Amino acid sequence: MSAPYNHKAIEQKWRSNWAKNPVNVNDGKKPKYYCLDMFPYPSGNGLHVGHWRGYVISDVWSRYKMLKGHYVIHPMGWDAFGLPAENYAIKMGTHPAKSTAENVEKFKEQLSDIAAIYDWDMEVNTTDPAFYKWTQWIFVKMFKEGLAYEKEFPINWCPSCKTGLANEEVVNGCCERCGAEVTKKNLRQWMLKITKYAERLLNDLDKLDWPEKVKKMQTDWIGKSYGAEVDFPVEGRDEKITVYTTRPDTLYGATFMVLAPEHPLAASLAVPETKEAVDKYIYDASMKSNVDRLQDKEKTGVFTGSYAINPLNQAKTPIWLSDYVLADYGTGAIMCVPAHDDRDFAFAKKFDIPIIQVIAKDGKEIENMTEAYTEASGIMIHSGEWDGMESAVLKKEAPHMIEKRGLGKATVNYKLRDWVFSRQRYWGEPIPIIHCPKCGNVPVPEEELPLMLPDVTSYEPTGTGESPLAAIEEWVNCRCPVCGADAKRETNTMPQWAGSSWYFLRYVDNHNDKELVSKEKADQYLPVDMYIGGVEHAVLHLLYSRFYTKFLYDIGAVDFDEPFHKLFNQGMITGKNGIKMSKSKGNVVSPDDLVRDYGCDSLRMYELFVGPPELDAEWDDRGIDGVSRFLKRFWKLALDSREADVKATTEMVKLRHRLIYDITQRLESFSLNTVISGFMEYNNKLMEIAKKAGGIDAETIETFLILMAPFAPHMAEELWEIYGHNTSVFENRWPEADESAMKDDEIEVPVQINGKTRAVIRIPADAGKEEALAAGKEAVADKLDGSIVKEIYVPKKIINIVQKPGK
RNA sequence: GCAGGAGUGGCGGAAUUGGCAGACGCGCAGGCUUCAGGUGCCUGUGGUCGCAAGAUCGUGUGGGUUCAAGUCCCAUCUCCUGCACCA
Repeated sequence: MSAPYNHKAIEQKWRSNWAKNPVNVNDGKKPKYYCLDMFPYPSGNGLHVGHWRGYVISDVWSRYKMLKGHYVIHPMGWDAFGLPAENYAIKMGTHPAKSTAENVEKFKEQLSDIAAIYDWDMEVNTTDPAFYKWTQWIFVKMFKEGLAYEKEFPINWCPSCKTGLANEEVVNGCCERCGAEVTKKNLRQWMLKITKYAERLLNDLDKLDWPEKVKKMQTDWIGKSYGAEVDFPVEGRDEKITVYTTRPDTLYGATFMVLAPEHPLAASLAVPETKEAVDKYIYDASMKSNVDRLQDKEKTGVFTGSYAINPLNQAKTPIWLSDYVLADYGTGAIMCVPAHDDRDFAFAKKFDIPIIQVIAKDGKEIENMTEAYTEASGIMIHSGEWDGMESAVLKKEAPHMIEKRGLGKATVNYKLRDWVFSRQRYWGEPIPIIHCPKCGNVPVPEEELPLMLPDVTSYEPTGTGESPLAAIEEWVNCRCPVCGADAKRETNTMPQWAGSSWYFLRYVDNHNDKELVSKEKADQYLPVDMYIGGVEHAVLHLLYSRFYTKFLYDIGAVDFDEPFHKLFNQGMITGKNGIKMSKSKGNVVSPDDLVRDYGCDSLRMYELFVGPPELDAEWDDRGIDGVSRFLKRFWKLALDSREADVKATTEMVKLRHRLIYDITQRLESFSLNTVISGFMEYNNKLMEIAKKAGGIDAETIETFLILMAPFAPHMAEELWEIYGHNTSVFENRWPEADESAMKDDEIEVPVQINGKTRAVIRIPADAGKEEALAAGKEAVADKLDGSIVKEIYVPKKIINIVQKPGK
């Protein structure tokens, strides 16, 4: 009788063995592989089974790479600054520094249950002054390069979080964090000129082995478009209005013009008769929240009373104001071609503005137009000298023609906006800038960094647009590092993204107080080969990190310009009916009980077995029994086989190599759920053989152990030891399948008649067509009627005999 | 509205990319072990007809290509995700 599998004792034993003798060591000869997890914000709620999934995937991948002969960099750290940490501290009535430290401890404890090969010597914490020194250093560098600048303008403001937000943090007009409706607030802000990198951020996506979905999201977010800026002189005035259009080919069809209510000329275009209505419209628009503005699909607008002159045909074009034109995109003014744009069409219909078709659809002019014809395909009509041209061609050429004639210029536009970088909150990196009345904005000298976040007792947000730091006079008042005059510190802090935009660079050199990361370490270990995490950061963290890396590349701090070579997004683990796990829903499943009852190895495997790693999966506790049973059966098979000590049969050897082949293939294609089912399948087959043979040969069992080691490391180590080895199972190399050993002499081939399987025959694997068909026909002889039309043999796959139907 | 993804047993899911649909697991049913519960082991498990052998239908829906379609093509419905007045 073999000893039952005692997960508790075995897992404890190996946990302490690994602590003494780590399995992932850098001997300086092995090639590196950097496998990174998105580091967590250490929340007070602890880990749930959803967190586990990503960490298990990355650990399995890391251990696999280890067995493939790599030194694996697999670090972990804490994204501990930011709103959630601060809000949590406020709720608990404690200081965020204290609650964060406690939460980190709690998280680390729970994380240890996963038994990942994290190298804790590399640990980083964004709130550690030795870390944020470099977060601030990057900001100073950006300031010196002119990429960080101050600006006052109406920004997105979350009234609940009491802070300004970046565009990326506003989702459907609501705060990404708390869901509150975002309003506008006029505030002095620090901005990062991410738009300067728009083109590179867009182009370099091609270099990345990332999910298409994420690339697409970033492409859309950057939102590049080609078009022209065209100048429309205002009638009777010495001013002109510049519009941006992607369809300069339709210029002859412009029957009106619309300005955003926030356009600088908007109010001044009113004439005495329209002044009241125009002012009211501008005022009303300024009062509308983002959400209202988004939801009101019904067009509103007001005629200013002024006209602009179409520079091409000198047509008098009425100027309107409407909030469907956005002030901060393009020039904040558009020419309107109702015949060829849906929105302009709706507006023209509502306000009874003429519609002029300038592109013939299917060679014809449309009578009684009911919707805009928006495709750039067809011959130009009513377009003066452009008549007869192909619209698609003209669309490309028109910007240059307009530029040549001095009527405007060809331009490129992006949806991407500069990054609103300051937050009016306490728990973040202080922005290292000093406001000097004489010298203006002066960065804190690099040798004085880090600029410490002052320790205070009261840090709650003021809600006024001022940071809580503004109230700390002894901190705010300082001297200008340039001229020595009395000066004041910047009191805003950085957003949570500041630290997470570069943390992955710091792991490999986390104690360096001279550089962000040394050249040697960077060359040796960076960049990241595989990055694993949820898809929710597609246009936030992942875009910001790329921007930061490119900047650091430009100033020579690193010599690569993309941080993450390969990206994998794991799906979310949800509760029943796909509902997101959350404390308030009460559907959070903690891994703690499962680890206690089933063991770490079982839970690791079940996390993968729940479904394809890239898809969301509903958690069902009961499923873990299947994995647990499998592990117990394998355990028993291994122990019984050890005792029986049987010689390998060709059948066992064949299965051994097929196992290697199948598992490796599935692993390489990241089909981790089928890797687990593969283990189960082969275990079932081996048990069947062992029933007859008394056991399985040692080499096959040991091969199984090595393959399973990344998934169930504790059991693999224990059995490896039981099999008489005094080294770790991870000192092995990943086995390779010998395809010649996998082959069958005889194969099973289904025989179909008219596509329906009527028999299955066994034939020699190397049987020729004649031989196979003869055997096939013999097997279904009683069902053949002599009217054979066609005979098909796909080698090793199938036989299909086609006969006339009806008999 | 636009873009992307997905629809397969009671459930999670598999299918070497055009070649026996439902691997693997959960659940369920019957049996063995047990004083009993649990565990463990064995058998069965898409629908319909049949004691059975077997037949027949079957991958959201409708059509098509093919000797052969979950897989390819056309149309259509539903769900999820992202973007959304970006001129």
